[in-house]
Amino acid sequence: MAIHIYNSLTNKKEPFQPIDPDRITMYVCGPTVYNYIHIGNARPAIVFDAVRRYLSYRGYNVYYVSNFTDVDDKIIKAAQEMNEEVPTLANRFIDTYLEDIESLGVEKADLHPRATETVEEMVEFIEQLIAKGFAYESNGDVYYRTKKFKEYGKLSSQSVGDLQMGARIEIGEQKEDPMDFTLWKKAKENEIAWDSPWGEGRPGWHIECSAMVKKYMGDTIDIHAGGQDLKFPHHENEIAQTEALTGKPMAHYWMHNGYININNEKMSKSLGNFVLVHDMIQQHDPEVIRFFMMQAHYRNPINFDNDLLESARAGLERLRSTLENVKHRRSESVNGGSSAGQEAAERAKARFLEEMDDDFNTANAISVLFDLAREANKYMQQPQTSIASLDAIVETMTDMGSVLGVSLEREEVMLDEDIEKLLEERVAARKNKNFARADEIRDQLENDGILLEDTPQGTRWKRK
RNA sequence: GGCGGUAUAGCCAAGUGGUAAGGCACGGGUCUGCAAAACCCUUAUCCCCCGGUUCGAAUCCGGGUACCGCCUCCA
Repeated sequence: MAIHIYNSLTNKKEPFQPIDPDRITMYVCGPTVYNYIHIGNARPAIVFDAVRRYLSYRGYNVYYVSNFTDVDDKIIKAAQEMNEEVPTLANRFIDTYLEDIESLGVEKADLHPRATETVEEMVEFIEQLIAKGFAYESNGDVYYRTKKFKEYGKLSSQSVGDLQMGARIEIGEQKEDPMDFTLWKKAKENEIAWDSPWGEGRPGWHIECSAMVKKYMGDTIDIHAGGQDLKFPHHENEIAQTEALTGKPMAHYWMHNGYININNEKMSKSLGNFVLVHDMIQQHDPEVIRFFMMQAHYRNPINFDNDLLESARAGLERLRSTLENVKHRRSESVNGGSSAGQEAAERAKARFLEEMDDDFNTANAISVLFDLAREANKYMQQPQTSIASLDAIVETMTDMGSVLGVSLEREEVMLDEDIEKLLEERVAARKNKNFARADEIRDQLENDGILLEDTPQGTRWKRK
């Protein structure tokens, strides 16, 4: 089966047909950098990172671009409040953004263009829109003439007439129509600004993505992705700008991830009910956070709370523990022998591909991982295990984990000498059937956060 | 008001026509010196409600209810 992607433009799952099979172009709308990101902001970074990893795993060469909006009203406001220059503030939060998503297992994009590096292209873009009659200057501002673009609203399946009810004209704006949106914004005094044919000013939010995609990726790209809340107006406006200019579709597939809720309400900066990634990773293993997200389908909303994370942690722990046991068992295994483990691994891999091909169903992909873990554990109850089978299981589990961006390896932790000694003492005590002492040591180690497991292959330990 | 989404076990969550995945938690059992881990069994005669189509529906159609989101900055 070919990869199928749910396309927000058509509201259907469609077979994925790349423009150039040797180079997939994928653009994900990045953050406006004026603050630390919250976990909701991290969701698109994570889920589309998984999409990217899967496409690569399937043999595609993916050119992945994600922008930074490093100038806009919110940044200017934040910079004023903190008595900082706009670029200084933006740079600072670009750095923290990159750190935060890296900790969540997100690989860097091939390119992270910044709006302020693309102003020249934006100005040209706007000039051409004016020349084509899709934009007009008004008192130093430039607006997009929404009514002129006949397909306006096709992404969010809204008609211009319906949208009009909610549209507003801000004080000081002189739009022909309330639905028109800003392409170029005249600078106020002492504001960061660039020269343009319409005087000093700065670009509107929507034009940057259109200009950057065109500059770095071309007129039409394969996949354009972002959060659900960008569908309207942001992506709708991008389509209007780009397609009015080029006459070609901006992207073949539009993907939108669902929200993260807190107590069933959308997490957002304006509601104030957000959890910063920066804070969250102090309390939770970032891999657990990612694993938790991967257990839901990317288009569905997910609720966030500590109990749910704890449940995800327990599940991930089970997978890690299985993998570690399989590896450990290798030293006591034989060449040849039963290939049951190998067969289980092959079946799992086939199912994994099937699930991921179906619009990146990571929730089902993880269930495959759990099924394989069960089969692996069962297999290991056999008195004799084959090296080839164990290796196949390890490789398959590790690969599937890395496509999801979740490492199933347990961190290597060194034990200090005292603990080593206690372990040795306990082995001796058990040999001599001095179980009282053995249990005493076990309890003591548990207090130090070390859990012991006595297996037929010897005593094992792990961190709590 | 317009547009869109969601409703599946105690909790989380897949599943779009063929008779309910997976995880967490709970209970019983096996294994163990005892544990832990693991495995086995059990846990939704049923998928928000009411009609309809069909040999057959959680899945399709009609109607209703509830919750959420977008229509204004927002991942």
